[in-house]
Amino acid sequence: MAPDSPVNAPYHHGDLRASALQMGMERLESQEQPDLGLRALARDLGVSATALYRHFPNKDALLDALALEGLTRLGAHQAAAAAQAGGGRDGFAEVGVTYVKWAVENPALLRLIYNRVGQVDLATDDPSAMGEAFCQLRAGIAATMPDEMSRDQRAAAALHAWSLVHGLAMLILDGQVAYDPAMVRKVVLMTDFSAG
Amino acid sequence: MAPDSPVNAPYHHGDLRASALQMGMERLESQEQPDLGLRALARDLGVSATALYRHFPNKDALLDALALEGLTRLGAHQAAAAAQAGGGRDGFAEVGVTYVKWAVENPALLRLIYNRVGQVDLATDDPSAMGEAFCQLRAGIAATMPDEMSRDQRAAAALHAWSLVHGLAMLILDGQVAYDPAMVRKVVLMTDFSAG
DNA sequence: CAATCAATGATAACAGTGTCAACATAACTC
DNA sequence: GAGTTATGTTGACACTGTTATCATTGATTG
Repeated sequence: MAPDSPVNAPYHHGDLRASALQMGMERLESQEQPDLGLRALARDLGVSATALYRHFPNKDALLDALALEGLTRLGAHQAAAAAQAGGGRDGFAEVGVTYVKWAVENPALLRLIYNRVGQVDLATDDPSAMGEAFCQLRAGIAATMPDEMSRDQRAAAALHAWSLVHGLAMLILDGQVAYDPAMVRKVVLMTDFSAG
Repeated sequence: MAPDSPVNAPYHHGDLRASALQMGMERLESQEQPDLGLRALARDLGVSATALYRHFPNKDALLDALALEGLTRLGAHQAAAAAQAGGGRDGFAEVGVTYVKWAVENPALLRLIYNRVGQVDLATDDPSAMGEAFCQLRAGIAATMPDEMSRDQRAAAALHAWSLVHGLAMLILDGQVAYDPAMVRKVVLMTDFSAG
């Protein structure tokens, strides 16, 4: 009974890597500026300051793992939204509103995702994980584009859509504009894919 | 001659505040991830580690001053672009392309600007400086909007434009998409302000 | 089952940071 | 010239990421 109580805590944690990632994810979900320091995490996990180095080569690796998990969630969220929403302008607007809403509900996680992906060193880091996850997100965005487009037009339209919702999300997260779903929808609908 | 040579350096620096800001700005301009630590700056300025505390209450104050300077430059840059570019869709596209180009040429500075403005505590910090600078940027953006719009439409259109170029700039800075001026123009031109 | 070995954790230490208190020096003012 | 203010220095504290070394556990193997 109580095999991991403070008095007779086992020397080995069980699954420290998973616990650290879970705690980090909980902080990313519940705090706007979460403290993801290795020492702080280890302390709150009841483990020594350097124990996490058995599971992550350095702090950036931990952050990358968290960012990858967040990106996977975002991609799944967007894929589900794209599948549920119908085609046409309304469907596209729905998917865009979904992106901004997710960003508002997960501000620290979205920031971490984009901060991390920008500085992956393709030489040392594993380019497949993060890269593939982003490709999936891009594919989800491109899936909502109208069919009657050339490939160049589709690429430009997808980039337009991504830039629009991402920029709007960032402005909201940075406090430049208040979050208003109706406003978001209005702004997203100002896109004209027939122009090109 | 040579009153501030290393051998007989004066006890007082002259204008340490301005020198620190200048060095910080030089790093923001020349490096993608500049080291703006107080100790590092002081060291390279040939001054003790805590000397900067006579000119800034803390590190955030230094960063805020740099961000404000950057925002002022960006605002002036955009205002000039808006004044030079003609009206209509082409003029609007030109201003948008200008924003993205400035971001690509000043990545660290743009990041600092938006990172800092998001966490100004309106209770303690001076809300007028940064806030006014951003209002000017917004005004510059709104100035390129067509005239035949209602006020709500203008607000939505300005937000759309800002989100679009800012998001596109961020995606480029984060390495998600390569910088291509022609592509930027194409993407910006996909906006239809007559929809509403 | 016992001995070895790899995986995991703990301790101590180093370099670096932001920040404060106490002290020193220069510049300015009356 | 004396006193006050502004500015710079030293020393310290509490952090942080990181590494090297040592300790303990669980697994593997003879």
